[in-house]
Amino acid sequence: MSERRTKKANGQWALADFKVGVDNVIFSVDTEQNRLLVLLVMRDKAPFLHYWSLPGTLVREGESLENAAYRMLAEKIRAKNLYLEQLYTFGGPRRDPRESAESYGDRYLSVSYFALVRFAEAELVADGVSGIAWYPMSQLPDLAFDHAEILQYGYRRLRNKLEYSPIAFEVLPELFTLGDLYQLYTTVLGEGFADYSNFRSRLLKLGFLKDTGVKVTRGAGRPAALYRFDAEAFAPLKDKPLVFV
Amino acid sequence: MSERRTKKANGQWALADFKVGVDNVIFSVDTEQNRLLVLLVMRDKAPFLHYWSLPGTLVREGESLENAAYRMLAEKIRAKNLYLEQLYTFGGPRRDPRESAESYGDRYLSVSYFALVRFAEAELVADGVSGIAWYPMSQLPDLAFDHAEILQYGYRRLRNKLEYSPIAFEVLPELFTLGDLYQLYTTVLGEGFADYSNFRSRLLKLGFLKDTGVKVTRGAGRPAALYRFDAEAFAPLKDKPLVFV
DNA sequence: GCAAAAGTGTTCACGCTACACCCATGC
DNA sequence: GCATGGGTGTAGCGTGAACACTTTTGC
Repeated sequence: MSERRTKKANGQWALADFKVGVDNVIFSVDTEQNRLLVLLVMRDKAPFLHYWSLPGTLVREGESLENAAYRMLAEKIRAKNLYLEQLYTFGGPRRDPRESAESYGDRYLSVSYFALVRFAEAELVADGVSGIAWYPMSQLPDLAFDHAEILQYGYRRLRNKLEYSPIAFEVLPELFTLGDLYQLYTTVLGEGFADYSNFRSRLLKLGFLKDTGVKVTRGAGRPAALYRFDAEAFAPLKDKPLVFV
Repeated sequence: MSERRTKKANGQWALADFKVGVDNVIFSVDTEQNRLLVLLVMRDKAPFLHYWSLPGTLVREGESLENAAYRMLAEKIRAKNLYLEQLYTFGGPRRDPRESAESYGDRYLSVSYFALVRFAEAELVADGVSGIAWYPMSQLPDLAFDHAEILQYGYRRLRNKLEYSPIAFEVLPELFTLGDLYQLYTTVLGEGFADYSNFRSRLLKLGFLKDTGVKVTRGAGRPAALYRFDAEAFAPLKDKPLVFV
């Protein structure tokens, strides 16, 4: 692992100059088809021309990292509800081919963010030029840069957070059945946890799911009650160790 | 929250130019005195001259973020054992006074790292010029920049990780008594969990603490057995959901 | 002997798992 | 009626909390 380093004439080490990019891992869930989705955009310039990539942008003068992430989101989707948190910072040299190995020009550092949006409420902004699409996690294309790694990191975070945070309600529609909720957990986490009936009683006992009284029937079977996540009732449980499993 | 932004002549937004710093939150535990310690260094240049700060450095050409963190660690302490992970990236504008508000020169972004070292094995490198010291978390001085915030973030991470990761053994000496381990948990987490006897049996049942047979007596009381963390025995439990509590 | 710390064991209550069973709808 | 999914209940096992008790040392 020998890295070339330059020392300036005055004996100081040369500092790297950076451009900072923000790359967003934006998840959503299609409740109808029970698929976990990521938002990808088609690149319309080099490098990685015509590759799919995570939607990202470079940070502008006077702009905070988080604001850059929000700006990018607003450019791609018009969503009412939105959850955003910082994921990880990828900053090794040579992760972007624009850093020519010879010249030691600017390095490109990526601060990744993790976002959740509601599928039904998220309207993709077709800017005409480049492609933009929800991709199911089960059928991902090759991604530009190190975006595959970033995406895997985000996916891990999603699975972890599902177990102890109420982030499920950021991707579910406003009103949902307990079946929807259970499906979401199984599609993201796999089958390795409590059965529906136990899952159901655990969640209800926690007390932050409010039955709206409305019933909805989908195909065969008994109609299901629609629930709503009650943020006030959840508040006291914040940062208590919860288990949704 | 109105941020000034400049648009270049060609209609493109001006991108911010960054220097990237790495700031380390380095924890250790003094088992004798039962104190949680952070490593701080005294700044010897402006801005924040003579303020204590987290040890940090700017990333050099061709250097990865993680390597910058390791380099900085090596400059300050000579430690055998060492745990390091990325913490969070702080990058708002105006977090560093060197970014003059007028000129839109370089911005300073901080990628923070979280490190654990063993107190007894960590020899501080006195570089003579600036101060360097272990500070107990209970008596922190004012810190430079936004380092107080970074430190709090690291402290939260430490407490979280203690509950479900074997990081305690990164700060404890190689050989320790179950009393030492219990003390560590209480000094970091407070008193709100299982009593010694339950803690003890839970940890032993997990099976990765090996009794060395050696007894050690400290003051009054029955001599305690010295244990060692057995990494091989722990390996299968990796990424299983564990509770040390 | 007595205090202090290490180490063991027992009891009890609660929570999770697994499963059986009832309910309401479409066809 | 029967299949399908929603919803309720219960018996049993495991585990963690509380606490009593024993062991081995210093003084």
